[in-house]
Amino acid sequence: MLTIATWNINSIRMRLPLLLSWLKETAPDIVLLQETKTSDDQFPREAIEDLQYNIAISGQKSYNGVAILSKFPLEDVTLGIPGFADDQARYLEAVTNGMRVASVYVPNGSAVGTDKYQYKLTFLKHLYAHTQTLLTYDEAFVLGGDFNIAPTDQDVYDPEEWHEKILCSTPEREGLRSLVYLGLTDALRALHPHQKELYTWWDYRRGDWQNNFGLRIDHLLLSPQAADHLTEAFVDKNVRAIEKSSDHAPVVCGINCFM
DNA sequence: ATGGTTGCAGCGCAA
Repeated sequence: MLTIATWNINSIRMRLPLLLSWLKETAPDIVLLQETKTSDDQFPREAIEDLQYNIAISGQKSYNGVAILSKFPLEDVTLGIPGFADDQARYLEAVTNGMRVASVYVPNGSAVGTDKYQYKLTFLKHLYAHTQTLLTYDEAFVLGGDFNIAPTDQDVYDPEEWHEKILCSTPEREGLRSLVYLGLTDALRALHPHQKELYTWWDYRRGDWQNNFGLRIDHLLLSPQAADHLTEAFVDKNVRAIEKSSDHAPVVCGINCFM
């Protein structure tokens, strides 16, 4: 079985010791990282390569930044969404072990109605168009990352408080839903359709982690060829519980080998 | 409480 994880790590340099111990302990085959928050020359390559991972990165100073770690060679690495001129490092795609994977960090959007919100919707439109192209390849493909969107009220600890707020507004949800309706499977929800309190992000403020005030905004979206072999999916809350962790927990899925 | 915390860069901004 192949395990694939996505994790908004909130600074790869700040989180390096935690990442290394997590990699040693859980040994995922492929890891999609977001918010590495560093330029490529500052990326801690060696420490991760020492654990037998190949690395592809699209970094940026201070903000954003995505990476792919894989136990297998990384081929056909693509930086950015093809056809979308974006000066922010938010999308990275590669082929590894015969499977296409992409790490995406969808813009947060700040607040509904702002310029950043518009940029979020534009980004989603381009992600939709590119995903549409990828699905014509009829191959195993995993699009994972921090989408900064809670798909439904089921994915929010207090839907009334979050009603039409950023991460939960109808246009954002429609953007994500249209993407999924191209034919992708939301791995975590597909295997746990009724599970309550299935969250991936807890705000650092107000003691939200301690109160389990979370939202499910990180997703692993699988093409049909990948979804057919999906065996498990879970949120790794253990690592979120550790002191000085990221505000996001990893989402992990298992895919039966089919090559 | 338009608050709270964190990371980066270098004390304001993004999340």
